Amino acid sequence: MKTRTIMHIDMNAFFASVEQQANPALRGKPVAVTGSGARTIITTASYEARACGVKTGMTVREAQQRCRELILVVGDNRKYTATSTAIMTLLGDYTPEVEVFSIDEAFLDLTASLALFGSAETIAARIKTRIRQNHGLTCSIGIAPNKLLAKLASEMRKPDGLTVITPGEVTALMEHLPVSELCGIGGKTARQLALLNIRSCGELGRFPLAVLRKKFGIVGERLQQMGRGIDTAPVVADVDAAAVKSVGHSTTLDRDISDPQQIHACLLQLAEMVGRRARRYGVTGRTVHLTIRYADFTTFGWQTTGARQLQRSEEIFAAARQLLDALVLTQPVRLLGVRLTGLQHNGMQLPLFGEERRKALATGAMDAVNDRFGEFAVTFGSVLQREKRGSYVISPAWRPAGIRNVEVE
DNA sequence: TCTGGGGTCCTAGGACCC
DNA sequence: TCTGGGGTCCTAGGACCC
Repeated sequence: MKTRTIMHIDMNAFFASVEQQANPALRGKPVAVTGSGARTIITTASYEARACGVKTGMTVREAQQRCRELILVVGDNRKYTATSTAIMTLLGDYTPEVEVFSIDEAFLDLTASLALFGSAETIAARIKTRIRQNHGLTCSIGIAPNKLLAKLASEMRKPDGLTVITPGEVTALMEHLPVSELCGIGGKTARQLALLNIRSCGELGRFPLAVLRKKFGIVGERLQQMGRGIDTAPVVADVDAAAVKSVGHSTTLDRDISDPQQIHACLLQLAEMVGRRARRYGVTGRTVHLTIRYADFTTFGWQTTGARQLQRSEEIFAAARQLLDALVLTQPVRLLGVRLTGLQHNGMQLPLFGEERRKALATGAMDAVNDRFGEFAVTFGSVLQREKRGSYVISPAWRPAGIRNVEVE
């Protein structure tokens, strides 16, 4: 296989940096971006905040305990989406092969661009300069023969790093690298590997394939390849809208609730959000999933598949409610989620006659009002009676464009 | 007043069909 | 009214990512 040149670009402390750019008073200060709900967590910490131990995923209270001067900012998804879109567009000047990996990360296949621009390092320098000039932001860039190693490289120097891994360096680099450094090996897998006395990528790459296969199934082969620094996955541009497999919403309630009416109201709200997004992007789905997390954090899911493709909020709600009503809840509910899968992307034709047409038109009108005045300006009766709004955490995993662009008011 | 929310992919078992 | 095996669809759950 031909040697490829892959770049991974990772914006440094993206949300916090965008906030510091937008508000000069925050610059040089410990800043943490959070969601809006009562039980939210830290989404991104500025480097000043990281210096005193504030990390993503931490509760607000713990973060404040670690850093008394911490400035909390409720995340503004629109701001991050706009900046991200501008940056992703800029990356397209160097190759059409741009894979948007998250709101603040992208892979570029530069193999065919080198002749035009000279070298990957030249391109990296230009990208860094433009992002700094246009947005006042820094990024870390990794350049390597594949995505696995490019991502590893971008992690090696932060902030504002540039790291190149050449094909000749791979074996020596992997030898003592902990397996947990690789994207795709999380805590659970690392622990399983440790039970086999595998801690470094070198050990993983040399480990007998038969044993890995027995323990991890088909993933075992992939693991061994990863240990050797091998990754053949292509950079896939425009993965978003065309390939999305599910649309969902979930929310941790401000308080645990047991009242069925409150649970139904929340479920309706979630179904409305899912339906609205499905309509906006012209997808329908046959399977509805309900997720419940109890007060003690145990989490369950149920799904139901019908004969028809669903898109209207009432239909999604009806399916989710059916799943809920079949259950006996044994604890107060902490989190509720609704997800639509089994998607079709050709959209749904407007029915020509009768009740179905009337419902479809009413749905469209409701969407239009919501789009204009914000989420839930118009919605179903019982949602209006809802007292408590769940927490909406804005996550760096939200994609800047396409189906995953969730615009929460 | 510990512990968010958006996703993707994989596994395993059962139903059902040929 | 016994038997095998492959394929597909479905449900439930878990690992992992940002």
